[in-house]
Amino acid sequence: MKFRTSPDILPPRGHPAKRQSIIDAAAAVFCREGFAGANIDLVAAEAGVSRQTVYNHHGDKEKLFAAVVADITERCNARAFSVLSTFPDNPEDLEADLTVFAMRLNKSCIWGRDGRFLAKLIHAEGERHPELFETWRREGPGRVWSALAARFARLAFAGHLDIDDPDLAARQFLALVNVDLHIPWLFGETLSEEEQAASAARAVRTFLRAYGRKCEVAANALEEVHEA
Amino acid sequence: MKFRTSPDILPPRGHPAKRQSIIDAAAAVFCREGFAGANIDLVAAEAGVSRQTVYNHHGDKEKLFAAVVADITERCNARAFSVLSTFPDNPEDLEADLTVFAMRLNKSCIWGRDGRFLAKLIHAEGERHPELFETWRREGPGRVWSALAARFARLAFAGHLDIDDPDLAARQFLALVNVDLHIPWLFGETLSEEEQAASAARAVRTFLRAYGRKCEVAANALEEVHEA
DNA sequence: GACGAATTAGACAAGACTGTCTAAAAAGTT
DNA sequence: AACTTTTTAGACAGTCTTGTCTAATTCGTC
Repeated sequence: MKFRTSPDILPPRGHPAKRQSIIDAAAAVFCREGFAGANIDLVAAEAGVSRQTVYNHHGDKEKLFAAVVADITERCNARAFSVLSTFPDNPEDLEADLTVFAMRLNKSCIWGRDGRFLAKLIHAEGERHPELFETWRREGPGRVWSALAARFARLAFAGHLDIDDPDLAARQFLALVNVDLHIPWLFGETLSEEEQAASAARAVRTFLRAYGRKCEVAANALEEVHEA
Repeated sequence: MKFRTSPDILPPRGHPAKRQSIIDAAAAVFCREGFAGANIDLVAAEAGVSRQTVYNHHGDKEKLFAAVVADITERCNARAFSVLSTFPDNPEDLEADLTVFAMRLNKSCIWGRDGRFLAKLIHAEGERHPELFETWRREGPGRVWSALAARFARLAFAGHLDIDDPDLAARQFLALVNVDLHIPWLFGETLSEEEQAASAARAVRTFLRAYGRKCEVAANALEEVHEA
C-alpha cells in the first residue's frame, strides 16, 4: 500500500491495443473482486495476455489500478458531457424532451458499463484512496451539475421552468432519475427498456410538478381542485 | 469462496459481549478493507481479542462476514422502523414536521454508522453474494418504502398531500433526502448539523412543491404569478 | 478454593499472490 | 534477412493469510 509514494501512471509502452485490453480486463476484475481480491493472473488471462506483459505496461498493481480509474473517469466524463449536449434547448414538449434526456443520461452514464464500474470503484476505494478520484471529483459530477444547472437556468429564464436554485434543481433531477435504478443496480440486475422509460417518465413528472412553469402548475392545480 | 455450501451462522457460544465486540470490529474492518482485504488478525486486534477466539465464535471468515451482515441488517431495520414511528400523523406544520422526520431518518439510518456500513457492504459484495442480503432486501427498503408510502397515503387521504402513487412518492422522498449526502458519504466526509438540516429542508421543500396539497400549490403559484 | 468453560499466545502447515528474472519465441521494422 | 522491440511461459523467492493445534492462563460459578 504505497499509493502515496508512486501514484503515477506508467508512460505508454508496447502495443496500445494490448494496453487498452489490459485496462478493460483489469477494470472488470477490480470491480468484481475489489482491489485486494483482484488477481493479476486473472487480469492477464481475461485480457488474453501474459502476466509479464501486464507488469511491463503498468508496473505495479497499484499503478494498474490508478490507470484503470483514470481511464474510466475520462471516458465517463466524456460521455456525460456528450449527453449533456443533447439537452433540449427550445423544447416543444418539455416533459417528453426531458424524459428522453433522462433516459439517455441513464443509458450512457449511470447505467452503462463505465459508469457502473466507476461507481463501484469509488464506493469500494473512495474512502481509502480519495486522491485517486480527485480528477473525478474535480471534473466529474461537479461540472455535470453545473452544466445541467446552466441549462435549467436557461429554460427558467425562457419561462419554461420555475427554478430559484438551478444547482439544487440539477442535483435533485439526477437523484429523481436514479430512484428506481439504484437497488437493481446494487445486485447487478437489469431493467428492461420499458421499465427504464417508465422510470424516467415518473422522475420527470415529479420534477415538473415541483419546478414546472408556475402558471401551468397553477392552472393544472386549479383544474383538479375544481373537479374535486 | 464457498458461501453456497455453508452460509449459516454459528450458534452463539462463549461470552456474548465478546461475540458482539468481534462483530463490531469485523464490520469496521470489512467496510474499510473489503472482504478479500480484511484480515482476521486485524479484526481480533481491533476487538481486543485473540485470533482463536474469533474462530471459536464465528468459525469461518465467511461465516463471520455473514454474521456481520445479519447483525447490521437487523439493527438497521429496527432503527428505520423506530424512526418511521415518529412520522407526523396530524401535522400542524407539515413542512417543518417532514423536515424533522427527514433529518431523523438521515441521522439514524442513512448517515449513522450501521447504515453506512450496510450500504458499503452491499455495494462491495451485493453483486457477488446476493444471498447474504436477501433478508435486507426482503425486510429492508421494501418494507420501509411501504410503511412510508402508507403514511403518505394517510396524509393524502386527510388532505395534507396530493399523491397519486404513494409508493413512488416514498421512494422519491428518500431520494431527495439523500441528494446532498451521497458524495460526501463516498469519501467519508461529514456534514455539520446545520448543513444536514438545510439539506433536509431543501428536500422537503421540493417534495412539497411536487406533492403538496393541490389547492395550496395553486394558491401559492397564483400569488407568485400575480406578483410577476 | 475448586472446577469447567472460555480465552490466550504462539507455533505451524498449506496455500495464494506479488513482483522479478530468464531464455525462448513472436512481431515489427528497415 | 538482420535487427530490435515486445511478448511469452515458467520458475522463483518472499510475503502474507487462513485455519488448526497445543499448552498455559484466565474467567465465571458453585
